[in-house]
Amino acid sequence: ENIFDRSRMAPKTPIKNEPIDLSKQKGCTPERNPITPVKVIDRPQPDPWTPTANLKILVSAASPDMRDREKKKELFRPIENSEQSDTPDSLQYDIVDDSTVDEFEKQRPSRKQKSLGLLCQKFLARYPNYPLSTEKTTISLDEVASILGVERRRIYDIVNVLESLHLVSRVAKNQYCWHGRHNLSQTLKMLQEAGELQYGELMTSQHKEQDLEYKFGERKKETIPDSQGRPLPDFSEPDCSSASANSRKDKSLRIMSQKFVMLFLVSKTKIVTLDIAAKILIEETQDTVDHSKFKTKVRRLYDIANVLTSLGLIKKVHVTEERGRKPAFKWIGPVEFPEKTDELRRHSPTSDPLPGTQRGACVQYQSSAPGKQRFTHHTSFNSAQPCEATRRKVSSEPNSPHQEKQASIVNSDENSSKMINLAAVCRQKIEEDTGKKTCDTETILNSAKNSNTTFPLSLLPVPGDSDFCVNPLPQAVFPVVQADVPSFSLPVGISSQASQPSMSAASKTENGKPTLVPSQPFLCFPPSSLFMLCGGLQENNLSEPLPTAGELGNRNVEAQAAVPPPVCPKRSSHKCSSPSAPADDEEPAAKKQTLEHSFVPLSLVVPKKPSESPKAESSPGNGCSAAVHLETDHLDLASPAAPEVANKESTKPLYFEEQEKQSQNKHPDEPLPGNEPISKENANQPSQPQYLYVQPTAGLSSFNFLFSANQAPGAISLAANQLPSLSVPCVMVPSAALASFPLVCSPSFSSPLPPVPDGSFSAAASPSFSVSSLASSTPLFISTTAVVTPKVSPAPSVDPQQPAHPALHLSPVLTRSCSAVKLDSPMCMGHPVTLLKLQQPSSAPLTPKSIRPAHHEAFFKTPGSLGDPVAWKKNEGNQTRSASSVQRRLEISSTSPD
DNA sequence: CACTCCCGCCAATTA
DNA sequence: TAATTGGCGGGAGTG
Repeated sequence: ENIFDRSRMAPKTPIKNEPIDLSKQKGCTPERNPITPVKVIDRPQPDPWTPTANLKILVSAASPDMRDREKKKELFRPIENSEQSDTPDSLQYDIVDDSTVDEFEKQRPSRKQKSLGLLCQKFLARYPNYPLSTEKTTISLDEVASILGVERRRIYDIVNVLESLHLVSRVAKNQYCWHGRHNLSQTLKMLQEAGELQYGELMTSQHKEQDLEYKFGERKKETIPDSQGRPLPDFSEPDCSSASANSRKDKSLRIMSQKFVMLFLVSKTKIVTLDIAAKILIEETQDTVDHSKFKTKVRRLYDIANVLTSLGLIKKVHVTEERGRKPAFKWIGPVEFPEKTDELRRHSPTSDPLPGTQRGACVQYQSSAPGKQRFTHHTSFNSAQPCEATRRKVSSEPNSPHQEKQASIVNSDENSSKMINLAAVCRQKIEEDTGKKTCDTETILNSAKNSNTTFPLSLLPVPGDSDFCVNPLPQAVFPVVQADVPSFSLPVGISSQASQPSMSAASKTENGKPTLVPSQPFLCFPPSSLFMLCGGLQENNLSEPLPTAGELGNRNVEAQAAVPPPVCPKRSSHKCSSPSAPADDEEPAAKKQTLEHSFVPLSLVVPKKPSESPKAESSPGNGCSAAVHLETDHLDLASPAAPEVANKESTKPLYFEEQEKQSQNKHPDEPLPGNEPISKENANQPSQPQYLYVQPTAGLSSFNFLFSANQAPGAISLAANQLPSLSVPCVMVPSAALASFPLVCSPSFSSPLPPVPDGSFSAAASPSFSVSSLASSTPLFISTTAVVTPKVSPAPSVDPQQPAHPALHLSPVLTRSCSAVKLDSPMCMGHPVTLLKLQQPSSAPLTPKSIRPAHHEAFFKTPGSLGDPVAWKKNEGNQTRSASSVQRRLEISSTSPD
């Protein structure tokens, strides 16, 4: 038989077989046996003890690994690719028979499946975005490579980029330490600073907010950088000491990655084309543009871009220029970082001892630097940061209050995790539905379009909740919005969390509960609790009432009473936090609002300020969208501040509309101008309508909204009335305050901690709430900024992010699980972010209010929500606190438009 | 054909 | 010297 087979097979098999073997075995094994008589003989022998037996054993031992890998690969496949492959193969198989089978199988894994981006996602999915300070996870390259089923070489590509952003650090040979995104904002900040030095004129010149001519066309800015091509040494500057560092290879991936990021951070438009980047990065070589070199550089940039994309920091777009469209990438990560993070950290109670391992790691990281070239470089950058982050956490722990918070958090964890999962699921679905396209390139020119599309990445199938959270995908949010209300709510919240780019982790740690949310947008309210949002908190408001701490405390208590400890469980918090994108947060908030709208029976929308804009007028009747417009309008109007803004503002409505039309597809980023203005407005505008959100006592999913436009007493009174009826504690949040919202949510925890210890948030927030409390007609202002920042001073106009509200939308359950607050700040400095969000949120809330059951459709569509998200995103960048934040925003906006 | 970027050779570094 | 890292560019996959 064998002989026959051979004769038959032989011709075919030899070639085929080999390949087959590699790939898989079905037919192969049988064939082979026949093929080599010798082998056959051998095989039998092994069984009896022979030398070969040992080999055999070894082989078998080894083989399992191989098998495992393949299995794992396959496992992944289904998730990612799934479908098609199987059937076709099988068919082919049958038909083709032995001859070609192997090829088919091999072919299956499409190139995409093997992409570095996907691989990176898998990689990131394995680690929490915001790992607890205590847990230090070490990464074994070999292990990961085998698990992911790729060669180690690929892992290096990923790790090198991650290392450049300090998401990981090399501890030892084959060992990396996972830091997560806690320090990401700092790292980005550093890079930005470094980038400004190097590439810098762009940024510096810009400051004006409005200046933007964000016409898409001009990218001069980029060109400018090109000219510069200066030598990198500067950037390396951070490393300073490590002399050796520069020398060898350090150049490449790591450095390249940092430079690449710098370009984004420095760029107004936040868009960098590959060729420009390549030219800039070639640096020294500038003169000789060596085509081949250029080509190689571009290849590397793709590698880096894939990883950054997986991190949710950039997305692919297309820039159309004179000649045509060029591939480019747009920065979608946090634009501004919290400047003062350090200060905040310092504030945090203690520094403390690090857990050995972690500390050790940190230490090594730093200390090692000198010795190791690489490290030195990196360390120089942010050397201390990681450690600091850990400290915070640690420090926080010691504090009794914190501990309490944590405990509460823990409880909530389950819920949060569930929510997260749900969100993840939703996202996935959405993504699937809407588009796998997500990653696809978008043309920048089509500003609107650009905004939403994006990442599927964040969605990672799932695995760990935390993972999801981790992935910040602002974009994801939009899709969510599209989704039906109910489903949305969860997803939204989740998305929001995920989205937030900035890491609030530190803040989280500081404030026990708040920490939960910090990064996240979510707020969890007790079902019964009422929420009052004051739409435009303006400086006026701030000036008026900053609530005293005591007041706040009172309020907080109430709020707390109403809400069970919303705090997210640690993990949840992490998760939430992990998705740091601020913009995202905003979006979610918007979504939430939309959801709320649908629910809200009670919601009253009172646009007190008659916005001049016709839309506002018309809107009342209309669904959410209308409401949104109104808000926006109001904002615009309100914002006294900038005439300039006014122009932009005018644009805003447009954005919203567009967004609505496009339905969430667009990314917030594009619309920056609009967003910015809004944010500005919010900040500036004192007048903005205040909103009240009232959850029905039953409160499950539904939230009720009450708006009082601005501070209108009437509105307030209403809220008060409702509250009593509800018997639920109310929270008033200035629109601006919204940003702080998350904090607001915290009220629940606040009760325990009226005085905010660490987190500026908690303190600020609590007060704000208290003030807002129904009792006084006066709305509270908690300046979001104030909230965020440790600084008590009320942030004047900071727009609160309403994202928190969105969280609220989540439904009581969710709310419980997490009181998410958006704190964008914590990590980033947090405060600033809130502002932008606030506006949007305000708008969002409005819509809901306006909306009535009938209007649900509007809700769904409500572009407002969409718009909001977008705006948020735009705003996101500006997380800075009030005034300064505003300015920043403006700046940012200007940049973004570009 | 252009864009992406996977793959893996092989040199530089490290242990 | 062996192993680990990682630069680099050919060339394949995709649209």
